[in-house]
Amino acid sequence: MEDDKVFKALADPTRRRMLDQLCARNGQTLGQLCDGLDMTRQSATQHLGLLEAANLVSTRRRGRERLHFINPVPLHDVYERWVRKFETGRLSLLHDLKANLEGDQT
Amino acid sequence: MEDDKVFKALADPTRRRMLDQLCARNGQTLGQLCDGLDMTRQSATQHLGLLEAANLVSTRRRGRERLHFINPVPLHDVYERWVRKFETGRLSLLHDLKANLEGDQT
DNA sequence: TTGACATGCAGGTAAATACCTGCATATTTG
DNA sequence: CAAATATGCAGGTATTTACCTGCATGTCAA
Repeated sequence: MEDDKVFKALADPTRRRMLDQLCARNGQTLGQLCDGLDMTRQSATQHLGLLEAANLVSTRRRGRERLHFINPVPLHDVYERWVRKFETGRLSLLHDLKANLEGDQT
Repeated sequence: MEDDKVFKALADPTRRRMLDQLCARNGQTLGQLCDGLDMTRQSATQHLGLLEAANLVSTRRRGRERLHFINPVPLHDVYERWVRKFETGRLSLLHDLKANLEGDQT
């Protein structure tokens, strides 16, 4: 998995709103996602392309429509690789901080 | 908390490496963080400024040095607000997908 | 086929940003 | 104080990117 694409895809508030919309109702078309986003269809297409490149969204054609589905796997991977890593290190980090502060009492 | 700053701070691989370095050893100075990053000190300062603005890193002065400490809280908040949200929605998402695929057998 | 609809695709612009050089400031040490 | 060290700060440039307009393609219904 490419962490970088996932993080960069999540870096834009518009794309996070798109994921929100798909979370509320999965399988929406491009036009449905555009309504309520206050931007042109072309711009939304570009954002969806980044989300798809990051594997956060997958698509499927139904006739002349393009349906979009959210994929929670990369988000979970981000959690596994990043959040939990810092969580487990949290206690030791606080310990380091405390030690450093105490060591400063010169 | 400002989600946007956290996501944008995490969007750059250099900043993620910086967090990695701080996770390996907390409380490093600017110069220490620069060694092994293959960039100028000024550039690293800029990255650390973004990490600090996102509250992912806090700093403290010790004489002429500036010590950097990682803060795992915003990462955990990101998990709470984003990852778990999609995790809990995962089953229903799969259900929607299945229903949509089945509904397509026209 | 024709008209309406949904999307694909090719650029073009303005803003954000990642990187740098150069110089100023503050701290330690002799 | 003077030299060395650690950092702060002011720009300058090239790349990325978020947004747009305009037009082409593909699909459905009459």
